[in-house]
Amino acid sequence: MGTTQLETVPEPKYWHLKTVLTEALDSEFAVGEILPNERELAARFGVARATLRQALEQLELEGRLQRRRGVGTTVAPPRMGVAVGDAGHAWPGADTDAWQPVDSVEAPPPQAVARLLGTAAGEDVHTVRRTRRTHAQPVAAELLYVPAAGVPGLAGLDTLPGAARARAVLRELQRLELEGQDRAVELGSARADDAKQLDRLPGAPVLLVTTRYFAAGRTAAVSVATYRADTCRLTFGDTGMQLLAG
Amino acid sequence: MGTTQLETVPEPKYWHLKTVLTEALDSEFAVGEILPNERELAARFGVARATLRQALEQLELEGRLQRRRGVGTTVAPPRMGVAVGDAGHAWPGADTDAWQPVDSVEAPPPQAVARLLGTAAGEDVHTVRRTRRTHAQPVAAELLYVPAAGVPGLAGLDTLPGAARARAVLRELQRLELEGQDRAVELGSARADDAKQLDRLPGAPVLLVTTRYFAAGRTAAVSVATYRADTCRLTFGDTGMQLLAG
DNA sequence: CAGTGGTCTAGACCACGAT
DNA sequence: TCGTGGTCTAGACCACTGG
Repeated sequence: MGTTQLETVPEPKYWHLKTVLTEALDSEFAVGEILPNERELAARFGVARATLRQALEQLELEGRLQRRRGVGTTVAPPRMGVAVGDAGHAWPGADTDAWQPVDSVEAPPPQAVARLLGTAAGEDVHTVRRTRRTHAQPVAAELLYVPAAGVPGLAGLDTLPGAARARAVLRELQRLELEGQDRAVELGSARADDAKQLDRLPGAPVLLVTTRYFAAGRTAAVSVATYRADTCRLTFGDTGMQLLAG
Repeated sequence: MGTTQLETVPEPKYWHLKTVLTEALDSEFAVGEILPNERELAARFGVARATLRQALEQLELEGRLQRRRGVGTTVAPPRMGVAVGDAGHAWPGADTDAWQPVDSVEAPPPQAVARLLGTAAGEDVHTVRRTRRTHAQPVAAELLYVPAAGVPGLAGLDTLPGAARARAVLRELQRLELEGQDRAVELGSARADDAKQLDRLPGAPVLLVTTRYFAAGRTAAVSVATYRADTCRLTFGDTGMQLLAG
């Protein structure tokens, strides 16, 4: 009867919509171009706005679209490759890296971090906040936790302004000999403070990179970096690989 | 007047809901326990079901919940640490790794992969499908692309059954001397076929790990592995780190 | 101010798993 | 067959951005 897929399960509308939109993006739209608004698109495809939004959400998750309240939906450029292991076994704060210290406080870390550091619950550690920008866009927000015990010469910094304190902590860190590090990457959603720094709404999908730095036979620091999942592709590599560059 | 947060923006309901549920999960529920169903929960919190679902979605994204149609919503165990760079510069298919070959075909790869391999568009490459399980759960599905030019002795395999072909390709690969590799990690959504292997719905959030293998001065193979983002934490490391183990 | 995306509602029906 | 989560609708109002 010429039918090919009759008995098969009905594909959800939003899924089919996503496919159609993907093809349209590939062929008919240029990077940065503004799509018609959601109500218009929904009407055009004959679906409810919520259904259309489900498709747009996925496309944004995949880095194909960028939506901004009050502005509109634009076609996103290909994801940026962001080197995560770039200097290979280097302390954070090296001259080569793209991080910028914001401020620093002394406070007890989250429970999970304390466990990694091996510090007692409630024990204060130096907490440095940094942000990372690439191509003038914020790509990551980081909290770097450094137990006071691991870095001498960090007492009496309380009087320094935040950014200066942050730089001081990083400077002290780099005095130690780095013995090794390891990393983990997982999916998360942006906390309110990180979201603000990343120029996204709270709850936006992010890639959480947790790094442990080893020195003097112990965990000298732990970093939790929050990367925008929509715009970033994290690269690890022996060589300076540029996956999908262009 | 004793008010602390009066002028601030009203927090979205689903966000507040997520916070409340997170605390409840931490204190009142055990791993594997079944939550009340969505209609019940929505009623209990006095919100529409869609709003409740928005909160549940985020919690599932963060790996705190697991939802299965026809069954219910359960409290998820902590994410599994899955070693991604574990054997450090080893070909895929080494005895130590947890991958299991499924089948193999000879076909043109996606455009993006062809670009990485440096093959002409439309040119056939060996495509090996593998899956990875940890603790009896499927955690990843992989497509490994190997240009015929890079691995001699792979002609005339067409008659072999799929799994045998897959093993043959892997065996040939390991004959070459591996000169290096690099990786990229990004967020994606599961294609229909991967979703089936991962026991998830299409569109489920996944971590896409793209690996290039270098040998004989060229890219000898490219692997695109699709990890379940809800249950996996990808680990990279010098040491056999077990972030947040337990 | 007008127009955008973000949130929320109160329903309905469907696909799936267990019984 | 029943109960679950998954999809979908047709509205409403809100928060933000820009002119």
